[in-house]
Parts: sequence; C-alpha cells; structure tokens
Amino acid sequence: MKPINPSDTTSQALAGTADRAREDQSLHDEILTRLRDHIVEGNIADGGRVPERQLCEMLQISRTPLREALKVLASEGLVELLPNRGARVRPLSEQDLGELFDVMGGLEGLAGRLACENITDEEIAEIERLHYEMYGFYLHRDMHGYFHVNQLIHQKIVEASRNATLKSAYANFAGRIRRIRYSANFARKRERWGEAMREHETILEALRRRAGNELSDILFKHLRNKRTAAVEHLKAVGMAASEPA
Amino acid sequence: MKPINPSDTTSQALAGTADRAREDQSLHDEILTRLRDHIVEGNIADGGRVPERQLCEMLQISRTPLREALKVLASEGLVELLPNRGARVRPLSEQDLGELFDVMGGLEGLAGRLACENITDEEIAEIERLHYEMYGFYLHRDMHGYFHVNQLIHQKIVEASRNATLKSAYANFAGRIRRIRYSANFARKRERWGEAMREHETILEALRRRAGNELSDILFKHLRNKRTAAVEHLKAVGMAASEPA
DNA sequence: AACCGATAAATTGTGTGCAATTTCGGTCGA
DNA sequence: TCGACCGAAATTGCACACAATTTATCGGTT
Repeated sequence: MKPINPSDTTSQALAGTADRAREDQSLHDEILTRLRDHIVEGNIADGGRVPERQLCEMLQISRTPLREALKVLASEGLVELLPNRGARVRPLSEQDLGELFDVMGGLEGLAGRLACENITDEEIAEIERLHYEMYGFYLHRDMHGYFHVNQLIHQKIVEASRNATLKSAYANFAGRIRRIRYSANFARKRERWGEAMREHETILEALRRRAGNELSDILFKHLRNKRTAAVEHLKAVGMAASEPA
Repeated sequence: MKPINPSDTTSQALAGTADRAREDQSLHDEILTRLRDHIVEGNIADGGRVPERQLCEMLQISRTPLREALKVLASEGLVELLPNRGARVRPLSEQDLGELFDVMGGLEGLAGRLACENITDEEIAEIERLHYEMYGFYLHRDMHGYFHVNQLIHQKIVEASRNATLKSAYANFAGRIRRIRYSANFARKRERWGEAMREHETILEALRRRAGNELSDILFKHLRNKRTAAVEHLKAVGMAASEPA
C-alpha cells in the first residue's frame, strides 16, 4: 500500500544493523526513523514520560509497531524502558556525555587509522577542499557553516575507512550526542575555536602522510578536547531535567 | 506468573542499552537474552530461516514479545529482517568478519587508552596475575584455558576504562564475533600462538607504564593479527552457508 | 518433459482486547 | 494538618484475530 521509497529512509542514523539489511526493509523503519528523529531533535524533554497512546495518534499507527520501535530505541540507548511504567527519554548525565565523547573519540581514531590504509588521493583532495572551506567559515566567524563542514569532514574520514560496521556504530553514537547538541547551543565555545582549527590542520597533515597511528591519537585528543568543552557547557547551561527522580 | 530473577539475566551481552537501564526491567529481557544466546551459540545456521511460530513454542511465549526481541536483535546486527519474509540469521561474510575485528580493535585500543588513565595498581596486579596464569596455560598447551583467561584479561582492561558505554558496545560486538568462534574451532592457530603471547607481554608492559597511546596502538595491532588469523581460518574451513542466495 | 500461471496454504504485519500492574484521588485516622 | 490506606482510572504487557503478502502446489500449455 505505502511502499515508502527505501532510499528515502537511508538517513545516516541507523542502529547496529548493517546497511545491507535495511535496503529492502522499510515499511516500519519509517516509524523507527521518525521516532528517533523526534527524540533526537529534543521534542520530548529529558526523562519525560512518553505515553504510548499519545505517540500512536501522533504517528497514526497502532501500539504494536510503536512498541517494537521503542524496544529498538531502548537498545540503541535513546530511551529507557521501565517495567510496567513505560518509556522515558534517557537522560544524559554529565558522565554519560563524557563517556559518549570518549567512545566517539575512539571510533574516530579508528576511522582515521583505517582511512590511512584505504583513502584515495581524490578523497584526500576532497577533504582538503572541505578543510579550506571550513577555514573560510572560521575567518568569517560563521559558526553554523563551520560546524556543518566540520561534520562533513569527520563523515568523510569515516567513509574513507571502508568499514560499514564502523560507520553504523559511529552513526548510532553520533545520534545520541546530537540530542544534546540541539538543546545545548554551543555558546561560548569561541575561545576553543582557534584551537580546534589548529587541530584540524594537524589532522589533515597526518592524513596526507597517511600516518595511521598519529592520526588516531590526534583524533582521539581532538574529541577529548571537544568533550571537556561540551561537558563544561552542559554543566554551566542546562542541567535542567537531568535527574528524573 | 513467572517473575524470573532479575539478577539472572545480568549476563554480559547487552545491546547499546546502558547497564543502569536494565537493572529493573527484566521480564522480557529474559527472552531477548535467550534468543540471543540461542543464535550466538549457533543453533540456527547461517542465513537460516527462523519461523516465528517455531520459536514461539520453543520459548513458550506469544508472537508479540518474540517479534519485539527480533527487532532488537536486528538492530544489534545479529539477524536480518526481510520485509514480509521474516528473520534470517545474518550471515557473516569474510568482509563482515574483518570489519568486526577492526572495530573490536578500535574499541580495545580505546579501552586500553582510557584504562591507562584510570586503572589502579590493584587492577594491574590482577591483570598480571591473569597474565602469568595464561602463560601457564600456554606452556601446557592448554588452549581452552588459554582462551578463557585471555578473554578475562581483555575484559578487565575494558572494565578499567571506567566507561559503561564502551563496555556495552564492546559486549555487543564481542557477541557478534563469538557466533563465529563457536562454529570455527580455531584450529591451526597454534603457529600464531607464540606471537600472540609475546604481544600480550608488550600489552602488559605498556599498561604498567600507563602509556595510553602505545597501548592503544598495540591493542589494535594485536586484534589486527587476530583478524588475519580468523579470516584465513574462515576462508579455509567453513564458507558453508555464507551466501544465502 | 519442462515451463508458466492460478489457486491454496502458510507466514508475516498490524490492530484490538483482556489481564496485571501502576498511579491517582479520596477518605479515614492520628 | 499530615500521613496512610483503599478504590478507581489509566497504562502497560501479552495473547489473539484478521488482512496482506509471500511461498508452495497443482493443472495446463507449448
């Protein structure tokens, strides 16, 4: 009836499931993606109760497929499923956020290491292009553009790793963090901006030399710095609704 | 009716869900764990069709909770869900296996790096103890004991990282690989045995010095070597039922 | 004899209903 | 006035039922 174009649901945020698996299946992945986006975009408030009924009429479906989707989101770590008490948006504590960033650092480091083994000259050239574009945004103090291209670069590195499993895991964790990104509008991050820009130069340099070990270290430390900035920001700004009790 | 002791289900193999989340919920995590083990232990054969009905009577439950569990296992990457055609055990291609090992390498490297920041002297002493125990098994050519202690050591490093998120992800991927381990009875791996033992000595040495960067590299390369061994083994022994078509 | 189409059986996807547990409101007692 | 206990409403967990799609079987045709 509603065979929803499979390529439409080919967004970046997928679970642990591999790319191959979801090419064909898409009938209810639709609602999974919608629910995930709905939560990631912060429409439900940390720790907020999520009555099934309400979501059912919002998504125009029955409870059965919704519950299946909730179970999956729980396994992805986005929501908590309390027995007989329904689903809550999993509140990200300060510690959770720190852990998440470290894992992202490990995955990006791995991506960089593998990329050095597999990346083509063309891909490096493309990343260089993006790098300079990002530098332009930096000079013009265009934060929005900067962050966009920034994500693109990291994405390119992950793709250059030629590892679909890694790509999946990366997308999963990135999604969890993105939820914070939405509420926390990276405010006075400006002081770290120059530092980040310099780090990106060393990243590009190591990538050019295809120095896997170095790049791995650099990327991890890069995200470690992002982590401190983000955690401090969260501590300062929004600890709102961090504890459900 | 059957309130199944919660602490019983506290096995190591959990999804992306955090530890905290599953302490209380356990009524149907039971069936999730059972299904996962059933598949991981290789009782269903690669790419084999998994009729819901059959599993229902096997687990003594209705289709609804079973399907929920299947969705979760799909998101973990253990099974494939084909639209209107049910669930199949996801066949691990040679490439999948290689990717999986590399991701494990990245995660272990990360674990080692973080462990160097957080590990206590007591924990190092414990790992040293295990190391020598393992060495004993090596000398006695006791492969079973060796592998057991080996896994224990890697587990300890992961725990020393003090990162529950990492621990979850690690458990997830380890589970996927374990499925192969069961069918592929690491046969003529003996030639690599000595090499692996030497690598473990450098691991311990780097851990003692708390040299994060080094340990990270060593652990990745350690798993890279494991990877080549495993892939070659798979290529030689069992490509049975690797392609569903 | 092999291939193709049509019907029948089986299997999956989804909606609904009922039992069980939780949560809320109110009343009683101190 | 505050706390606890009890009952009702709401919500969740599971089983079942029906619609839709796929798979298998059978008959016909080239």
